[in-house]
Amino acid sequence: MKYWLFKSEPFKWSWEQQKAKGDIGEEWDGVRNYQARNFMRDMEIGDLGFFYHSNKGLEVVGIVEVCALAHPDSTTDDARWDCVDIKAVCDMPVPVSLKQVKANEKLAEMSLVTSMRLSVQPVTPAEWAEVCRMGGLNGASLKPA
DNA sequence: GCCAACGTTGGC
DNA sequence: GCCAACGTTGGC
Repeated sequence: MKYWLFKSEPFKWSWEQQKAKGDIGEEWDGVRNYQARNFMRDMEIGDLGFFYHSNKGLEVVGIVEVCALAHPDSTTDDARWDCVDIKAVCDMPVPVSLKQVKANEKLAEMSLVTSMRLSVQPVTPAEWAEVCRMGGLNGASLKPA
């Protein structure tokens, strides 16, 4: 089981829209970056991720789960681009802002801080636990702390 | 809306 | 295979 972070501009694809898809989930399409694509190819069913709103909001707003392995991105004919499907698991009880992440020494090495532009990022177990804690969530049980 | 960072493209 | 030009991302 691995942890990830998915970034989306809320006016393009928001957490509300993601949640509305329920357990069917939705393709995480539109990624045109090799690093981000490679991370998606590494993902397994059941991997968990943070759902982060970039541009507007700038905060982790929810938890998602990978529900389909990497497959061709339906929004392009270009065979280079694959994507996974993700489904919403639960809200972050208290959204965790980029500001808070940057202010936390334990998260200084987090990709969200060091690789700001990467749209799909790996998250370490320690980072997962810490961000969940900040958001009022138990990172292991995914129940409010 | 600005601009810095950075990935991609294409000419050589 | 280098590197300049260009486009995009995303925080501010």
